[in-house]
Amino acid sequence: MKVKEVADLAGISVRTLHHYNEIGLLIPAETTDAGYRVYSETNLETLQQILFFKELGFPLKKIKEIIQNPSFDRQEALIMQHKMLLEKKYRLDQMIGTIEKTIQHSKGGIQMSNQEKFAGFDFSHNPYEQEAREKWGDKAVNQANEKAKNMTSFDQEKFNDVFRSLAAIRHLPPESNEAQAGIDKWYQFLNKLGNHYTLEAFKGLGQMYVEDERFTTNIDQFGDGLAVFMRDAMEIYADKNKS
Amino acid sequence: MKVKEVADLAGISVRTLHHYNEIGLLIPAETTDAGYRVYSETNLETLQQILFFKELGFPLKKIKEIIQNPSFDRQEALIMQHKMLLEKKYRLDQMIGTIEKTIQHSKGGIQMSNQEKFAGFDFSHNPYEQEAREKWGDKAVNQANEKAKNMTSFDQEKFNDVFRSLAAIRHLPPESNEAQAGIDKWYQFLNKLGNHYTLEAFKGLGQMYVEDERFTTNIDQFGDGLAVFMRDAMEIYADKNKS
DNA sequence: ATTAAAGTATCCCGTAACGTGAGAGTCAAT
DNA sequence: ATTGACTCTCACGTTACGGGATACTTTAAT
Repeated sequence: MKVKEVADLAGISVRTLHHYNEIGLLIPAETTDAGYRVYSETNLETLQQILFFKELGFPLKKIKEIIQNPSFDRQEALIMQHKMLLEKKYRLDQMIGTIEKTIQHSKGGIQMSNQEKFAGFDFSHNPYEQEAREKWGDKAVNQANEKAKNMTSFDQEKFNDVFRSLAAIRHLPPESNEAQAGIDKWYQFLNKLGNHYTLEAFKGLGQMYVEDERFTTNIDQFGDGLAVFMRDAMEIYADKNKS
Repeated sequence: MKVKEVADLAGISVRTLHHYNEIGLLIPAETTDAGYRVYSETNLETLQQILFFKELGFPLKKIKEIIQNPSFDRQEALIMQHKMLLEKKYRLDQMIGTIEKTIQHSKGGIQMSNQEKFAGFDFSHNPYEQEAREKWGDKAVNQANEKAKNMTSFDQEKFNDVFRSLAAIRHLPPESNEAQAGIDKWYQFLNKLGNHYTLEAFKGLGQMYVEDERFTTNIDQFGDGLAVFMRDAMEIYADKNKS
């Protein structure tokens, strides 16, 4: 399917699809020789997910993090979205009630408190927001933090060692033997901590080091550009050891 | 009530209220000696209106035009908003249906067409949107256009005359006798056309000449800055003749 | 085989509705 | 008299596209 077809189907503009392509949120499965974007069925499903999250008020950056996270569970997401949509419907019902009351009120029928006048607007007390935050929001970061907390001082030492030695070689090409050996240490270390990363997940983790600024800033404290270096080396590591 | 109180009540940020103040959308009834904003009950009702329109996707600029138009009918607005909110609820229900189907689908339960996958998203076919557009959207401009269409060629001539003579004196102070005489001709002309503007509405019309770019560009074709000059002169004219 | 119309591409500047400090003054309560 | 919660005004930053310019492709109709 070509852009306009998809745009019309989903009720969005062509420009929007261009934009999603630009920021790497939804990349068409194919492009013709002339450079035309061609979208697959899978693309459509992803787009559906994106639009659901958007309807629920998630910023595109966060949507990207969520759906591109290797551990993203579509089923889980759908159920959560279902709950949140119901919540939104509830708020909408409240607003409809509010406006009906207001109509009565302005006819002189009834009295309204100030709080009643704004029932349904207060977005901040969505009970599922917190749950959603726990599920996706800062999931990876929180996991990392918890792991860090539970590290023994011995592990902490080791952790810092690994990072420092990686920082020291961060200007070598990521496919070099030294780099790969350093990344191997990192992979072993993580798995010893009880994470049991698959190679695919390990690769995805590397991407997050760069795409999620909370990781990036933490990592780059060991040396400028370390996050990028690690991502590249981790990708090569994963691809190499797969075969 | 002070800003934070209002912000908390309505579920918006203090910055948002500052912003609405800046763009002249919601101006606090009072300000203390220290410059603190103080909001009245009337302010709260206006804010409620603003938030309703916002929820329905109206841009702030248009909201301002609507609620500050002298002919704005709050009752009418409330009823229309009620309809539109119901429409929105209907779309939301569709989306909830969509997501429930998707959950079934991804479990392998049922088949879904591409159109089904996006049911509820297509925003552009809201049946009330057109109605709303007619009611508020381009109301004033449309009225002006229709009036212009129905003008006889004699009237057209006269119309151009008035504007040209106003353009000629647009660099004089708006309170000058010449300016006021010109504006008087304009007021007489409009009322002869069958509009029967009150002085208050006439004043509001002048404001729209500047605030609504569709007017501004048309008017300024007769001479740069004419719209601003007319607004100022019309305000003075209205205030003067009221007493 | 042409040619007009419709679709698509990239580039790039513009906009709307705030977010987010910075720096400073204000107010009620301890 | 001081702290902590509020408030003010700049002023720059951001998000999610909108919209025009310009050029190439594809499709439908002559």
